[in-house]
Parts: sequence; C-alpha cells; structure tokens
Amino acid sequence: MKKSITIPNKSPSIRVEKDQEKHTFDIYVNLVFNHPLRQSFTYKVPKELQETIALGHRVITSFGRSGQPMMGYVIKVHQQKPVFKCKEITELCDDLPIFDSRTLELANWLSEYYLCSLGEALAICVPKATQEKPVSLKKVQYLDYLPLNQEQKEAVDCISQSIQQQQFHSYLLFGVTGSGKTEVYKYLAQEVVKLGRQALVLVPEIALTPQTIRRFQSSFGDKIAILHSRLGPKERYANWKLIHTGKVDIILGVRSAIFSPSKRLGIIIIDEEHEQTYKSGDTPRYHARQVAYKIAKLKGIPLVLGSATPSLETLYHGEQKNITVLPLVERHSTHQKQNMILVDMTKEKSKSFISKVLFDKITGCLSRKEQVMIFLNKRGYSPLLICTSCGHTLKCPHCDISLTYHQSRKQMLCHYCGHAHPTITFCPSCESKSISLKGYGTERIEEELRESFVSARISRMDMDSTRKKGAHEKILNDFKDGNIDILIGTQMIAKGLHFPNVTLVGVVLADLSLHIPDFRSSERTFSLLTQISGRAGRGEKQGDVVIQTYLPDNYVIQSVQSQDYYAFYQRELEDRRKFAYPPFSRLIKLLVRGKNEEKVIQKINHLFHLIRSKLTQGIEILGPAPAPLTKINNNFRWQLIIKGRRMKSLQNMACLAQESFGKEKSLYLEIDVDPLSMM
DNA sequence: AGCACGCCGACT
DNA sequence: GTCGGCGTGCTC
Repeated sequence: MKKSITIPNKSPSIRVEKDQEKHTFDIYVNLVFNHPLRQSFTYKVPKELQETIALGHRVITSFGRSGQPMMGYVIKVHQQKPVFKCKEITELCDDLPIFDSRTLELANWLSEYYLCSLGEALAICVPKATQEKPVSLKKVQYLDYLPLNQEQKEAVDCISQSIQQQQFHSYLLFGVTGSGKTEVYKYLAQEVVKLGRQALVLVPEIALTPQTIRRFQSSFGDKIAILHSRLGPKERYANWKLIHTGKVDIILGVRSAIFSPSKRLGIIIIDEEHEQTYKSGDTPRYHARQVAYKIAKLKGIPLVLGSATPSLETLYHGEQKNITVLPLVERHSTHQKQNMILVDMTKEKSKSFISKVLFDKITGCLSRKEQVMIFLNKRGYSPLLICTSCGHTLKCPHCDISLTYHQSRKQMLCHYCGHAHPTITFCPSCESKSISLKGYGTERIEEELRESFVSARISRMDMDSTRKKGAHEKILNDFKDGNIDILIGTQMIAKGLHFPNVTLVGVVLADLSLHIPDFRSSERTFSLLTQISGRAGRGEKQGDVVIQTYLPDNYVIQSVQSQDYYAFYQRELEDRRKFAYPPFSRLIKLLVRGKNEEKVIQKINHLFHLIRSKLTQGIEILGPAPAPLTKINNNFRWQLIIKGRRMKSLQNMACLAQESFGKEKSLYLEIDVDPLSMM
C-alpha cells in the first residue's frame, strides 16, 4: 500500500494557484470502509468541505446500490479526476481528523500482517460513535502502597532504564500469584507519568481484575481511563477523547485498549500475557501482544509482559534473549505454598466422581467452617447421551457435536449453536429406552454434592447459572460473604479472584482438556490447573489442592503437582521442537466454511493445490482436513495450516489464497494469522 | 460485509 | 395467484 499524504489544499502555494487562475480545482478523496473489500473508493468533496477535509477524517456518505449512509475513512485527498462516475461525500463526522499518519501506518501494518482490508484495520483503531456520552472520572483517595522488596526493586530499576532512554525493549515479569507484579506495574507507571507520558496497562478481563483496578486507582485517582468490554460506543468515544487529549495518565483496559490514541505513550504493560482473551475472535484476528510489540517498537518504549505461566513463545524468546526475564519468586509473607494432592482415579473403588481423599477433605473443611471450590471445566449435567442397546449417540442436527443434557432445563443442548431439544425417553435409532448419561458436567457435580453434603450451602457458577444480569456478582458476593460453603464452577472460577477463607480446591477431572486435538492443549491445561490451584490458601491458612486424574503420570499433571513451570516448559518445548510447532515455527490457518460440503472440499483442495504449486523453501502445508469441529451451525468446515519459519512467506501464500478465493459465493474463507486454536 | 435483484416452494 | 427463501453480484 502506498503511503498517502494530506493534500496541502490549505497551503499558500495552492491558494495562489487557485487565485491566479480564478478557478477552483475539484477535490477528491479516497475512502475505505469497514468491510472486507480490499480497495478504496473515490468520492468528490463538496465545495463547502474542500477547505476542511483532510487525511484521517471520518465521513458519512452513501455507499452501494442501496445508497445506505456509511462511515468511511479518508486515506487520501487529491485532485485527480477519476475516469468513473463518482458520488459526493455527504458530511464530515468530526471537525478534525480522527487519525493521523502514524495510525494509518499502524493500520497498514495490521492489514498486511493479519490479511484484512485497510478499512477493517482502521475501524478497530478509531471509535465507532460520533457522539460522546460523558464519563465520570471518580475522585479517589490517594493511598500509600507497600514498599517494594529486593526483586521488585531490581525489576523496576531494570525496566526504568528503557523508560528513561526511550528505547524499545521487551521484558517478562515472571512471578506467581501474590509475588507482587501489580506493585511493579504501578511503580513503572508512576515513573512514566513523572516524565509526562502515559502508561497503557492491559488486563485480560476487567471483571476479573477488580483488585488491580483498585490498586491503580488508589495511586492515580481520577487520572485513569478504564476501558471495559461492556462500554457503549458513546462512552468509549468519551474515554477515547480523554486519552487523545491527554487528560488521563493511565489507560487500563482489555484487548481493544491497545488501540488507545495515546500521543505520548511511555510504556505498555500486559498483565497475564498468556491469556487467550488477548487474541481477537473476529477479523482482524489480532493478538494484543503482537500489536503491542509493533507499537512499542514504532514508538521506542518498553513492553512489559507479566505472567505466572508465560506462553511458551514468550519464555522461549526470553531464553533467546529477545526478552529480558525478570523473576519474582518471593511470595508475600501471608501466602504459603499449597499442599498438592494427586488422586489416581483408576484406583478408586467407588463409581462416584468424588474420591475418598476429596470427600474427607471437604468434610474437614466444612467442619472448620472453611470454604471449598470444586472445579470442572464442563457445564451441563452430562455431556454425552448414548443408547446402551445400539450405541447411537445423540448429536446436534446442525453441528457435528454431541448434545449435552441439562437437568435444570430438562433439555439437550448443543454448546456450539445453542440448539435445544426436549429430553428424549427412547433412542431415536432403535427405540430402546436404555439411554445412558455418560460423563459429568457441573450440574451433575452439584446434584451429587448436595446428596453427599446435605447441610452444606452449595452454589454453582457457570455460563448457565450466570445468564441473568448481576448473577455473576451475586454468586461471588455470596461466596465472599461466607454464605456459600462449596462453590462449583467452570473456568469462570479459576481466575483472579481472591477468597481468603478458601482452603480447599478440588479439580474433578484434571485431564479433561488434555485430550483436545490441539498442540497447545497441554500448555492450556497446565496454565488453567495452576490458576485454579492458586485459589486455595490465599489467606493465613494453608491450602489443599486435590487433583483427580486418570493420567497421574502425565508430565502436565506432574508439573502442576510439583508447581514446577520449568519442568513443564522444558518437556513441552522438546515436543514443540520435535514437531516444529511454535515457537519453532509460525502458522497461518486457512479455513473454508459453507453449507455445501462438496463445494467446501473442492475449494479447500483448490487452495491446497494453488499453495503447493507456489510453495517456497521451508514451508509446509498441513491438510486439507476437516476442522476438529467439522460442522457448526450447518456449516461444513475444512482447513489448511501453513507452517514455516518466516511469517512473511506464509503471509504471501495466504494472500495468494485470499486473492484466488475472490468472489466465491456461499463459501467463506477465514484466515487466522498466529492462530491460538486449531479448532 | 450488507444489500438488492432474481428465480423457485408453501400459503392467506 | 403472492410472500419469502437464499444464491449471486455489486459497491466510487
């Protein structure tokens, strides 16, 4: 993409020319829109706007045969009369341009890296709203915070050098929960603010990080903008302006906050950098860490990543010395290591999902009036319904997925498309009445726990029990206030929350997510189990973690038990090296989706042959193969993975595929650069 | 991506 | 006879 410049229609030279010839030139603009078309559209600028319009303006104009008003972004202003007929712009959205050439540069990079249109890239860099709803900046009492320990000081000192010298460098703050990462972030932010610059702090989810927010507010009061994912467009725009005009010093937000319009950014901090929420689910499928790296490099500022279980990519780059690793191993004095107990479920006599050990631990906990968390990453009652006489399993009619039985709704639900089917009493295939409920979900755990611990107050937290507004907060508050003895939940309960009276965490089936056909499933399991383990013993008392598994010898489970990240890391890294998966290679996933399976297969094969014919050295194609979730919502899905060391060559291949795909109808091509999920 | 245009099935 | 399904094509 060519660099575009603002037409100097306000500059004296042009004015003179105009005056001399007593003739006004027509002004045209090139617009891009938030749609996948990778081209710009030329519009004529009406006389009254000719003096004002510039690169970076948002405009409203009629687009398409419907003449629907649409928002467009001015990427070029010029005087070349186009050969085709062209419409006039209707109006400007703002008095001043909303993005500058630096943002355009970033958007160009985004569109090239993630293979989206420039319009799609710009759309995520600027606000959608044209009006703002005032946001209230809360006045907060300034509080003193804890002094830093030796490790924290060393980390701060090290990163401060980059801040002072205004140079790009990446750091990894590698420390367990309670090792004081937030304190380091705050000191760094303060350092940056002292120099008159702004600090951008990304967190995986605002709702899960109330403590982090509170701690930042206690230091920076109302000089902080908080960007939730739940903000409306108008509030978002108001915040955007506060940042743009430099009225706040700290920007604290989720993934999309990486596109905050800070003009004097001094540092980017990404907390819990391994979290998947940093990867966008829709086009452009960007990863906030990758974008942060690009921005930090462009602006010459430090990038700080924090995690107790860093992504393999990050730690590997640490070993390669591209990232400076700053360990924080000291735990806060009040926090003790958990007592990790592994239970081999193959040796259990009873058919119950609760082992003898876990049962006894729960009993003990309840008698001491302490709280228990039971974790199972599967909602519903039973994830599989199978006919014991003919072996028929109940699947969603729209997806290639087993239906999950939900006791509370007396329905069978598809967890992918939401399809609901009333409970069946006989097999639709052989009409036998012997339908068996296989496997456990949180609902079933709840039921059985209620039977075993009759007097205990039990609650469940998952997507089903938190559907209603405020339900989420209510359960957490009840638990915090001690009105719940046992909280059962999915990964919703694994993250961030601090409950000092929880002394027991039970993991019902630790190996559940190990079987997912994805090369990252071990990494994810390790991270999730480590997080859920961290929920026990956050107060004064020692915490127990009971991990039930059918694979007690598996290295993931073993490393979770020994709380040894490096043991896991080294073993996992060897596997990745053996199969040349990231961090030893880069990936792009190409997925063709459509209602007609034959067409989908035909198309994916076509793409395969095309890429193979243009294949350059060091690139490997995996597939074509049906995606692990091969049919969702009546859409058949087939995919190709291209793998290689150099991202640029992979992008070129993917670009070729995208161009050849062209205007294919009723078939869709999803391109995922650096995919996090193979599903 | 939207949205209009256009050509075939079950309904007041 | 129509209403509306979604397959196809276009957008300065």
